[in-house]
Amino acid sequence: MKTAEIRRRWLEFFASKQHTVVPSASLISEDPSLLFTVAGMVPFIPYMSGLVPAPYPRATSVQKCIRTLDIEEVGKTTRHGTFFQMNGNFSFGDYFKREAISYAWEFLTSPQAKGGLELNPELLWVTVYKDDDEAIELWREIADIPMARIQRLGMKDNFWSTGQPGPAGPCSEIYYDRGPEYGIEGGPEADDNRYIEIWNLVFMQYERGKGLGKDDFEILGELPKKNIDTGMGLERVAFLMQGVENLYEIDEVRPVLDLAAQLANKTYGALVEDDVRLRVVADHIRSALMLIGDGVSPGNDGRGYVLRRLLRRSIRAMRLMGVNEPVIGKLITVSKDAMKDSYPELEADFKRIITSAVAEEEAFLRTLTSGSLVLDQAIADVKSSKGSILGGESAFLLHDTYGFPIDLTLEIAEEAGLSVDRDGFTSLMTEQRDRAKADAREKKLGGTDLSVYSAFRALGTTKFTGYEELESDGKVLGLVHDGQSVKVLSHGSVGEIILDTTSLYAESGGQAADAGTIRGEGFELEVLDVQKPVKGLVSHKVLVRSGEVSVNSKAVTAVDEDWRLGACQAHSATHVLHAALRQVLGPSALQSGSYNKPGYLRLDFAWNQALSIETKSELEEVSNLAIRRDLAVSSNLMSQAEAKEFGAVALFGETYDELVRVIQIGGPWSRELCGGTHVSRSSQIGLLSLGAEASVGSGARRIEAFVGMEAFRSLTLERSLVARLTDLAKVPAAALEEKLQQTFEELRNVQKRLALIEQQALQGRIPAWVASAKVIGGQKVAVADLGIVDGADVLRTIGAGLRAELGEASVSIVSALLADKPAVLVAVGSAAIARGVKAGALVKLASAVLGGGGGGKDDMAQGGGTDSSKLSLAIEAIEKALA
RNA sequence: GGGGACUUAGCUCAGUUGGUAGAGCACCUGCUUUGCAAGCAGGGGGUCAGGGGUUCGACCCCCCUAGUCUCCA
Repeated sequence: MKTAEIRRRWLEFFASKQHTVVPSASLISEDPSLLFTVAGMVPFIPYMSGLVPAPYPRATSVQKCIRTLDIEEVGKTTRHGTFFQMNGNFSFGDYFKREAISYAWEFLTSPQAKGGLELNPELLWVTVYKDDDEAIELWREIADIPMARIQRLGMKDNFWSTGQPGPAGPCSEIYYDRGPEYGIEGGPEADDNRYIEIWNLVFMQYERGKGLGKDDFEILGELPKKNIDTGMGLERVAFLMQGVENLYEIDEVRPVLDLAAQLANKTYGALVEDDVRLRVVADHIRSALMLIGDGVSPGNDGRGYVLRRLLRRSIRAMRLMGVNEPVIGKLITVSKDAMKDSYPELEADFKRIITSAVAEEEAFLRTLTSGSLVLDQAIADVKSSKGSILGGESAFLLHDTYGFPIDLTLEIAEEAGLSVDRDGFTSLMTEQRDRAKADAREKKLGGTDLSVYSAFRALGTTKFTGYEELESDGKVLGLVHDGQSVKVLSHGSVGEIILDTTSLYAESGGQAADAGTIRGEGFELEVLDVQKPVKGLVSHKVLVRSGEVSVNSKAVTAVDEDWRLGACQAHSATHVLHAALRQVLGPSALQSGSYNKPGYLRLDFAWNQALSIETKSELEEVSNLAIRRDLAVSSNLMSQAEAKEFGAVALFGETYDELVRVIQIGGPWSRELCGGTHVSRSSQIGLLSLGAEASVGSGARRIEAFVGMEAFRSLTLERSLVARLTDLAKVPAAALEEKLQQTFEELRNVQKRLALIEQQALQGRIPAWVASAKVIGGQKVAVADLGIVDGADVLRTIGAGLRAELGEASVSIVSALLADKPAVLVAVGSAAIARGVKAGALVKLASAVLGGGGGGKDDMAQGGGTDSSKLSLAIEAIEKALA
């Protein structure tokens, strides 16, 4: 049975049991502390914890997941995959243990003709938590499983909790027996390779207290509303049902493995090492495909780095099998074809996906090329010093700084007859890891504790009224001072206030927080910042201007009207500019982030080269035309699916609720998902003028713009600048550029000529200096004082000129003033050098007198100091030394 | 978020006790050659990423900023 078919049956089965079918959430987790969605229940956590009321009593999903913790194990075992799909059914205070067990059993064992999987019940085993007699009873009653195939396991295996206070409960896991050829008898307890876990049922029935880790805590009592959370590994069931050995050989993965084998000219199954490499490629390529599909691009931190590693590890594995040509394009195409049944959006978006993946491969091939040069040099160095071991530092440097993978280093060094100090490498690696971890720990401790906000959030969400009105009545739900919940904030103090209703916009979606005030009986607060520390809860940072505010008081939030108008202008202008970018550059110029506040906006977008002046003008023209056309701006709430069909642009890396707000400017002219505040007609934006444009990393650029009056001011500023320049240059504005160019060129020519003339003038004085040369200690000594010069190289040419005239038995002393500092240069002929006269030593003597230092070579040296009045004393010191 | 490396002529890169910025390719001029490929001679081209500091003096040492590459979390 195909994987997509198992998936389809799953959703249909639970839909028939009144479950709401929820589409898979993005791999990009909503929780900023999690890089990815790592389990099927992640999108349902708020409903499980009771923070948010569940919109449906029961739900089912097939969730895309990424886990990279065991990335090194991929390919070596049957079960480690970085991407997998988790089938789940969930109950939020609705059904419990009996139904969960009953549904699971029915789905697994009922005939395929009736929509089940028709697994042989004789091969199914279950484990339960050791004290959960209820579960055992139910398994006996519903499934009639003999006690011999039910095992009791402890806290570690069969008790679920998050590791923190909150819901917890026992689990029951279902295993499939692959048969004696895969391991020993004795059930899952004895051998988890022969007995494969396929489904975990979690019965959330307790409230757990504080305590450390997963098995040392206190149970506080029963939950008022009990939940069911289950997870069935789709890949595991698929490989069992498809009669293959592991998840790399299922229909959604195998084609990639086969193509990789073909490209490398290898036979799968022939050599263990190559098999591992082939599986790595098959797994990583699929994960990369799904990640890029969800909007991740390769980068050097966070999610982007994980994606980069997946792609680079694939390329490295291919290299180790002897393939040096680009392969990613072919592999990812095959992977897409294998996955598109379940994820049709991959096909629609494939051009973007393959472009991104192939670009990363090209970048890595460049890295490998430059790394090879460094490695070759390191190997040559070891060999020339008759060594046989490449040091751990070299291997680490290659890996850390040049991105050259360690196993390629190992292989190339081996080919060159060298071994590599692996222990040295590993310990440097550990050091770097510890450094990063220590830092992360410090950040976590220093970071804010969100529990105080979570407590308020449990009471409900903050109602935002700011789309409709600027002033709203509310009630003070809580006050926070120094991270602690307090009852009162007094005059002059700064703290946070949480209300049931607010008209003040919290910073989000790139829009800055509103400015305004909060007033009530006997107090007035100035709003400094507005944030959403946890989803759904707005916290206002305020300064108490007068009086004191206490919990439960009534309060009126008031947005500063001018500020809000500016914010609306800037935010709508951001949409206009985004639309203009995509119109001028093409639809791939997608916004990747933005920031806007009254008068100013900044937009990051996907593009890989600088914008020309012409392009920028075109952008301004398209934007300002749209503003001038007075387009209507509207906002509509709709489901994500509707919005998508509607063609609204969603931003990658953002997560949205199921109900989304779509902002349109001029109907289809611009359609974006957005929670911000906007003007009602485009003409209210007034004017948009572009500012700086720059790179913010590979494939990403940032453009700034001014909006409304600020745009006008930025333009007048430029106009007055041009006016002043034309005034200075005495030409009309149109001729300014040419005039400047001309002037610069003339200036350069004149400077050159001047230098030449000065030098000639000085050179003309050489005969006089030569004539006045004295003979001291057997060599001719000439002294030349150049006066004020503007570069040290003049001294050099004169010194060299004098020496040429005086012959080899000579010492030439040149002095000058560089600005106000005395400088002295000594040039010595070769015959004098032979007699032991050293320019460096003479200069040191002189410059010591001048209060400085100096040095150089035997034939020419220069130095200087700070006291120009001692210049003649310094020269005398040299003459004395020569005598 | 924390590290490492890099940034020098149009391009690819050299440049150590801090003391005269170079090579190859490309470009320009002349010569040579039936032509092509090239050869010979000469020449132009540099705020040494930007800013600050130390120093008599900084491509070089120190600090800051930016860009590029890279590893780790």
